[in-house]
Amino acid sequence: MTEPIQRRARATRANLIAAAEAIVAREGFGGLRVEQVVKAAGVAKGTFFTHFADKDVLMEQLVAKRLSRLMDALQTARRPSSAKGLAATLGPVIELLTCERYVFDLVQRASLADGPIAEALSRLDIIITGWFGGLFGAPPFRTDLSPKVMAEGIRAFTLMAMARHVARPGKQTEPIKALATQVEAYLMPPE
Amino acid sequence: MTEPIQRRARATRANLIAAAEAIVAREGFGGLRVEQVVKAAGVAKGTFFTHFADKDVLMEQLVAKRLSRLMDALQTARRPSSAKGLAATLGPVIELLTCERYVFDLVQRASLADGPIAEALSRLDIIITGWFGGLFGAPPFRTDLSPKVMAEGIRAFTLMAMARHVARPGKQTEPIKALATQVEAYLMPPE
DNA sequence: AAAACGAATTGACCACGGTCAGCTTTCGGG
DNA sequence: CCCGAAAGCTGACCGTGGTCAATTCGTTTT
Repeated sequence: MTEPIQRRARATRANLIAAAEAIVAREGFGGLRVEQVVKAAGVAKGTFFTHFADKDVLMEQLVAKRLSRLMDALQTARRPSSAKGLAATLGPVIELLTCERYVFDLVQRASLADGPIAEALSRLDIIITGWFGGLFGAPPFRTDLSPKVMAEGIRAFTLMAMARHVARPGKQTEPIKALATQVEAYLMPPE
Repeated sequence: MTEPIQRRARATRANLIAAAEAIVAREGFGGLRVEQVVKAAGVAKGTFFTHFADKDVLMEQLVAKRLSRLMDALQTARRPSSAKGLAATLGPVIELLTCERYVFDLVQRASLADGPIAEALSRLDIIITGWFGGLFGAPPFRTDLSPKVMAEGIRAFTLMAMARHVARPGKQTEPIKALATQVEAYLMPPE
């Protein structure tokens, strides 16, 4: 569960993760089966569960890894100067987290618990908070709220936009546009 | 799946629902097992799935029934006159939807799809929209947004508050207070 | 009333995540 | 080098949701 001690165990774990990544690349996150993973890694099923408390824990790691890469990119991005720009900046994140229904559900469950996904998302909060300047927001955004509250609001809107997107397969729900509307209403109220 | 034609089938379906409600009353939503339900209703397992596409469909109906009763109560409630009042008014809804992790996850999945839960929640949107008056909000709330956008914003904040509450078993997260903070920021910006 | 046909029901079966008592490997100390 | 303890691994087994070919029941037609 925690980082293994012996070299053999570390190798096993790495094999499991590598096998899982290959399967995800081929069949998507939702298509992964634990039996497949252990077979590909050449270990017994029970071994899987000595390394990961359950399937979700592994999946969280895989998703978090990708999410983390997006955070690296965002960290060097320019501070957006409008609500629309802010929404657009979040585009890649939205795309990843809504690429499959399975992924979205997983993230939703994990987004406020302890774990790598919550960690990655809190990085996002920190980045956004940074964009808003110091203790309070900075123009052109409103300046009466703490960045923490603002970041949480943005997170709520983002989740909502993604949820609608994922719930309506087929229909183009334009999550980024919907997000921009809400973010603008929230961060740039009239006057 | 859809309303059965023969009298016998309608009775079977009613038995299944009654059995399920009894089990939920005893063991909670998350404790319900399909095998239990069919045993209590005196039918075979396969029968269950001719009446409900899957377990979730039944559970949605049970939760939606309770939710619907809350909507009936809300419909006759007075229009709240502050953000805090608005948040408090949503208290019973929050309480129901966060009474179990299982319920919250179910609702989250169902809240934007087709089905009884989405229907009940859209009733809530209509009620809230009504509170905001006509085409736009009404004082003391901001008046530059359409009620539809406002209702969606409130929904996003509500889900977020509930998600945090459910994700932190033990810790008192005061979802109503958190919700009030966001709603106030959103609906009553300075100036 | 008998035949014919679709609705409803059945239960053995499957897929898949997860468990656990027992076995094997690794490693530190004598 | 050997031994004992701890870490790691195994695979038969389980619980639970869901499937489907076969069968029974109810209704309509002749």
